[in-house]
Amino acid sequence: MEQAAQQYLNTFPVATFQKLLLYWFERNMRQLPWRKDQEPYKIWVSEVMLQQTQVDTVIPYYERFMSRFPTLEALAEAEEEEVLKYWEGLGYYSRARNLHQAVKEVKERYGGRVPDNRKEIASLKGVGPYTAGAILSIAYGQPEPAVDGNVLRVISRLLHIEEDIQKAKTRHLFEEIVRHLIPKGRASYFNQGLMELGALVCTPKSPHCLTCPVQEVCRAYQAGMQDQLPVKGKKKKPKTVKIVAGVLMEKGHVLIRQRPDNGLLAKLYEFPNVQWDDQEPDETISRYLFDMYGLRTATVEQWPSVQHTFTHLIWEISVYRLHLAEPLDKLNGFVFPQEEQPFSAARWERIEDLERYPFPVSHQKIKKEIWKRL
DNA sequence: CACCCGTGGAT
DNA sequence: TATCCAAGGGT
Repeated sequence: MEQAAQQYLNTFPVATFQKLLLYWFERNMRQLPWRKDQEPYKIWVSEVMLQQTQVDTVIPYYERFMSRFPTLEALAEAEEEEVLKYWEGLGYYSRARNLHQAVKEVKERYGGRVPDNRKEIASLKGVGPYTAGAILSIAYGQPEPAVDGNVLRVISRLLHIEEDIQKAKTRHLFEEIVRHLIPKGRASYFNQGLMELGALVCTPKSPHCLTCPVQEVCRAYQAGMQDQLPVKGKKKKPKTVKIVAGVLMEKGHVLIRQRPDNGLLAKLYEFPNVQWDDQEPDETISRYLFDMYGLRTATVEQWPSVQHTFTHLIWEISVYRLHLAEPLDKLNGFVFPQEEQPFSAARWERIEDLERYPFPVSHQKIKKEIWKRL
């Protein structure tokens, strides 16, 4: 790997590239909320939020999150459910749970100080090779590579590398290359500059080569190959799953439940639902509620269906407003599932209090239908 | 290594 | 409309 990295850098004008990139970044860097200082906790939170998520999407979430959890200690002392509430809508919710767990570990094991070496910081939940490098270089100024999707694209064009950037081995190659590119004492700005260039200039489609600050040293541009790079495999199409959800409303209360601890949308709340296939959806949800919770229900009306697309999955959710066939005395308690079920107890919650719970976007859409009908 | 894990913006 | 894909990590 070391040899391969050297091969690509042989005859490459490293010093010129460093100078051009740093010069450009210092004059074109965006003013972002997490660039006001270099506090490791703030850099950490921003980097986790930015995983697979665009800057413009992150900014309002970051502001709200930092105003509620301004310090590492504040986050460590919070309840997980509240952390999830502040993450509601951002997606990839394991990021929030892992960050919360990791922050608690830093508080206990490291006295609240974020580790400044790759071994310890990379051992934290949710901190992989990229995030470790980002924190080490941006917060601590260490000459560590931080190779994200931008860097893979920029470097593949800059050095005309035709390796498939989706392969793990390629990421290792690029990390070695970046190690040799980092200017002494400038790791923070250099790494951020690489990413900023990828975000603003060296974009995935139709890169802005004519105004690119490193055009004169870019091998892809010299070869007219910028539109063919980076080389990347194709994605699979998401599969459609038919879901039926039941909105069980009685006397200002609605039945909700928490999803299992692991897997899709873990620990978020939802309206009772189940996959359907052969049977009619309204019959399916009615039978499911009886089998699962012993509740006898009747369909009141069908509400607008909800479609929600994940990266690898499409939910087509049929929604039914239901009534209890046998009214219950108290609606403030829990409804326990039959044994051997991954779900915790469902609960009757007051409609006004639904806002206290973190819902995935798919079920927020259903929640909005409830508001409309009050 | 392959697959899973969300959501919204851009083209 | 369809597809890509964005400051990735866990298993």
